Amino acid sequence: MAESRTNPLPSPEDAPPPGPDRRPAARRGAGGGKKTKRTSIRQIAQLAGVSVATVSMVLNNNPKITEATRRKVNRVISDVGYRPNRLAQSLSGQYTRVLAVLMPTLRHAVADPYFGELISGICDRAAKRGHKVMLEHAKPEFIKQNQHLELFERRFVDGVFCIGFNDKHPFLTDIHQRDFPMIAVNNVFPDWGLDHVVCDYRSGAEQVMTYLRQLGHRKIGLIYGSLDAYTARTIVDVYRQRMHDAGVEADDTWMIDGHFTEEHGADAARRLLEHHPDLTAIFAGNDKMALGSMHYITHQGKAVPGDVSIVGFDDIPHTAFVTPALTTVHTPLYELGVLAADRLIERIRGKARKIADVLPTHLVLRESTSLAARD
Amino acid sequence: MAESRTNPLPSPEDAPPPGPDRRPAARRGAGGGKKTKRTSIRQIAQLAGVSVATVSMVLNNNPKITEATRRKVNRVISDVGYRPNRLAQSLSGQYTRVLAVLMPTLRHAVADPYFGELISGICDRAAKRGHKVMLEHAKPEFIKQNQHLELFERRFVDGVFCIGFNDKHPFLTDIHQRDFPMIAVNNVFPDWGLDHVVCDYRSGAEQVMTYLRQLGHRKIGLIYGSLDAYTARTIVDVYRQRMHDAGVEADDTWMIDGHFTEEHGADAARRLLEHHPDLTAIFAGNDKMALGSMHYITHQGKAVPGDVSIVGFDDIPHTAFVTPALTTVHTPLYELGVLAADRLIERIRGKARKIADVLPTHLVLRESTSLAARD
DNA sequence: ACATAGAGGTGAACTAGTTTACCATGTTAG
DNA sequence: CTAACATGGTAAACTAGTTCACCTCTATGT
Repeated sequence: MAESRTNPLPSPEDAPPPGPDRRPAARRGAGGGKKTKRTSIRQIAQLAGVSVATVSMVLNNNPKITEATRRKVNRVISDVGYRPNRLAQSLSGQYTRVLAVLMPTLRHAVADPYFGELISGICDRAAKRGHKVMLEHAKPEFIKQNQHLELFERRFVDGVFCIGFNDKHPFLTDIHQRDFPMIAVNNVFPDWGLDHVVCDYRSGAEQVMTYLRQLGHRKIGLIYGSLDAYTARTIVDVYRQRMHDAGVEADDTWMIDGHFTEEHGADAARRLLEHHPDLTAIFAGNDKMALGSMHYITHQGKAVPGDVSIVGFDDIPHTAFVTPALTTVHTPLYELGVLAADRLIERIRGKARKIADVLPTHLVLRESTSLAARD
Repeated sequence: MAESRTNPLPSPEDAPPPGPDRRPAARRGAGGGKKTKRTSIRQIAQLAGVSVATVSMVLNNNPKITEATRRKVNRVISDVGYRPNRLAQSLSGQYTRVLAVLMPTLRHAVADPYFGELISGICDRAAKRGHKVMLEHAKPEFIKQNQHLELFERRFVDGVFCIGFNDKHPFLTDIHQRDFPMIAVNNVFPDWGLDHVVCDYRSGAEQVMTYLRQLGHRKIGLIYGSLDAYTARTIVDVYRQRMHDAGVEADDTWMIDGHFTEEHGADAARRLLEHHPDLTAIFAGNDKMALGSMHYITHQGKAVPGDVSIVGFDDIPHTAFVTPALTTVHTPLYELGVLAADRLIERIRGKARKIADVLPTHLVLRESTSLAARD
């Protein structure tokens, strides 16, 4: 492909073919033929015998227009089936009514129920409030070409949701510094002061640790997701504190990074049990890692929860249908998406207050936890 | 909210507040203040000492422009950090370079790995080819208000991907009849003649049935997803044919609708075993139903695959991490999304040939299947 | 030497809306 | 009875690009 261009402006396929311009003959745009012309506001004005401005005001429910005129114009509009061109509306107006969901490059990210639930909530609420939602993967080249800024500068969108990012993604501050509407969903960036909505990870983690202690567990391993994300660190903090309270100083051999995936979760479980064969419980920072570790442990011939109890985090839909069903912390991801959409739209409308909302979480008891066999 | 309006045209929030127009004071649009004005092509033209037309041609890599002029203009463009307004480009141009993914209203649909994989592939390839992707849920009111047609008529998008629909969704023909670019992804509509790309369900089902027969299974139950979808019917066809070949006339007690969900899959397994306690294998039309039935069966105290073998369909990511890991048919959903994006973009560019591509599937052997205990 | 073709660039018209400044009326207050 | 004001509507300017018809050179062919 023609990737050898240096001018970063037009998208890869904007370049016309070499030689004289030979776009499709059926060109209907500027100056071209008048055959397949769409109906425009000027036609409606003419047919209704009013000015273009009047039609526009009818379209926008401007109270300046009399009921009689309004009816007359609406008559014509529905007769010819006219629909205002959204591009023109956005061009002259202040808003595009399009929002973007920006997410990391993790291949198949949308396929992850975690992201999926968030996006579901975002889309549903945005649609209800008359907004469209675009999906963007923040691949390295996407950032390098400043496409995250172009989203605003070229007027693609009015605002962005950021999901799945952490402290290793400083480009988020580019957007924030330019004061473009942005909201971090289920991530917190205390150093950068980004607006955010988030689930209560602290409380969720506290509930897990309290519950495991109640079941008599003292030797609890932790599989965390990442130390670059504030929410993930929160879980580590709570874990370490509670282990300390229980008289166990949890060093690095008790806490292993599982990178949020099943594969690494399984591997983390292996390493955990290598160091601590007498472990009676594992707390994983998300469900996928919990499922991965459960898979490893049962394949080692150990019983869950008979030998090792396992607790996850997130409560993604299918955790109820594995065997044993997973005990986990329910995070209201769909509702969080809904809330994020509401907040971002408010922000775009100019309400400038700082956004930092927290949604409660709760422990869901299922089959993967039981009393500690012994201490 | 102001839901009492009868004019269906503007979206719910387009109505200005009652009383005289009082939009935000910082209005920067038409006729308003000139303070925060974005740089436009006219400024660039003036700074570079050329005409607006020339700048436009530089932007579009039109070969009519000399290298010298091109450099001069690009100089100015990068000096002032100019980015062409995409709305204006799309308005006067022929394309918006935006595509929509239309999917059914199933709450949390994006959270389903099946849809997620397809969307992942679509987004990645579309982005690579310079297109943006929007998500749309085809809720009943969405269709009733003809928003699926507005997508084109109001120039939101150049084309749509349809995923997860079936014969009960006749509105798809609205789009097709108007000749708007559309492609059905992993669904086939022989009666309506829609363009489509699809995985090879027939071959996948054949492989499953052959394999189960090789293991000695004769009493095989089927949990299908829906009889309204052609691909799902294909599985039923193959199943019935192969059962017939094996000497079993599979009536309705052998085939139960599992509605593509874990819950109904579990229930279907229950009913299947009620009618046929000596069943040795279950073939499910997707992985979620397979997982649901596996959950039910193990909770009944039966062993998988010891007592009952289970086979799924789709190979969604986490099927490898349940216990026992699921034997299933791999459908290349991500790759199908990629292909769909390529085909839809070609179609938009005017290549009018009929699209009906099939991607191969293959059986993935894991732990949920074994030799039939007895016949 | 002169017509012609082509290259490179330009002004104006076009895409389709929104908003403002202004202009007739009609109504009310003094 | 007239000045002041409110109402309803309009023309034109504005959003920011693309493209076409045309113009001016220069190079070439005869």
